[in-house]
Amino acid sequence: MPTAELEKRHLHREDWILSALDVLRKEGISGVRAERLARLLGVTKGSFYHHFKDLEDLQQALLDYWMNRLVRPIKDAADACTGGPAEKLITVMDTSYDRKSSQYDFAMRGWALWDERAAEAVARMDEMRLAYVTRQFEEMGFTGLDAETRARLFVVYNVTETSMYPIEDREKRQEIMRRRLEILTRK
Amino acid sequence: MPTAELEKRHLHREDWILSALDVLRKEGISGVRAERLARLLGVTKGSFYHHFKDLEDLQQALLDYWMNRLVRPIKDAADACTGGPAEKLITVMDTSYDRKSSQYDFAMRGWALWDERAAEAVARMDEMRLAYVTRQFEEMGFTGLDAETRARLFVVYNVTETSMYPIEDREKRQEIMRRRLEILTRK
DNA sequence: CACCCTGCATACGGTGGCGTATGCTATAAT
DNA sequence: ATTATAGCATACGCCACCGTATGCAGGGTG
Repeated sequence: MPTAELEKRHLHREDWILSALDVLRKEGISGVRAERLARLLGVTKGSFYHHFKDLEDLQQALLDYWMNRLVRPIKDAADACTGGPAEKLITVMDTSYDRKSSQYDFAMRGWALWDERAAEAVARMDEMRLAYVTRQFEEMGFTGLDAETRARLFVVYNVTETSMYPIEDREKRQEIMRRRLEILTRK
Repeated sequence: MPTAELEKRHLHREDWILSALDVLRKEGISGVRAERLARLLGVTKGSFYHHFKDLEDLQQALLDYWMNRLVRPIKDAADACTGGPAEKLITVMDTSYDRKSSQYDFAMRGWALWDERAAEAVARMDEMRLAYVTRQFEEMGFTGLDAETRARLFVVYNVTETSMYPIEDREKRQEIMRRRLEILTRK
């Protein structure tokens, strides 16, 4: 087997999930179909139905992967940060952008428009993010509705940033990021 | 014809567009199909192809309607407002919410993930909104990147508000709205 | 070496949507 | 009254996709 290193011999569930996530990010959930993914992976759909019971099975796997492997790690990375609340929020902004987090978010929200399971997953992640960010603002001395309002502004921006206003220039992006936090933490 | 007042005798292009917009808002563009809309309107698709050349024809009509009848009027309403920049921004927030503006926005963005024409329409509206809001902040004394950053935060929130954090309680919503503007206009 | 299980191919019937062609009907115009 | 037109129905061929059934090759294990 001379090409053993070059060509992937076998696919596993995760290969399908990753491929599906990419399609989801670029085209929305309507592009995530069994035969479509099979074409992209260079196999036939017989393989798909070997790894997944049906489309719903894949979709649930997508939601789980998004929640546990894409959204939660952002919070975990912030928690692992040794600095104070401001540094944690900067970490959130940084990791969100790098992971194209908002592109997944938009696709998930579009999906959640008509799918109950997706809507619940999105709602859970939104709650988690809002609660976490609100806590950071509270630790900075803001209270009640004031902290919550600042947190909303912060979260909403991260969730939409890449999709709405993708800023190529890294310098300008960092500059805007710092100003953003500065504006939101002004007493 | 005794039921002349009760049952709609004939449909026109706009009836189809309005129905399509409703489906778009609730389910995304993937639900906007000829036969689907025909069922909703109680006719067959023969009617659809009488009013529209094809699906692309309807989609372009949707984009035009969204831009000219749903997005621009928000800016126009703000411009018609007699107050200063702050009052104009409050008007923007109010009308955005009432018109479920962000629900259309999310659907459009999901569509724009894979459709060039939708992407261009969304980009044009985003540019318009950002430029308009930035100008209001500039009139309030903010300059350059500072005004732009505040404008971004403002616009992003309005675009996602209804979909991400729909607040039923009108009192709390108004309260958050005022706080939001207050935070964003703090020197 | 025989066996089994994994990964995938092939083939099938069914559904739903697209766009076209054609025909019917009621109203409006002349 | 005749004709035209707007609005809609019906029927057709085509394609993409779903989910199932079944077969087959090859590496791993006994």
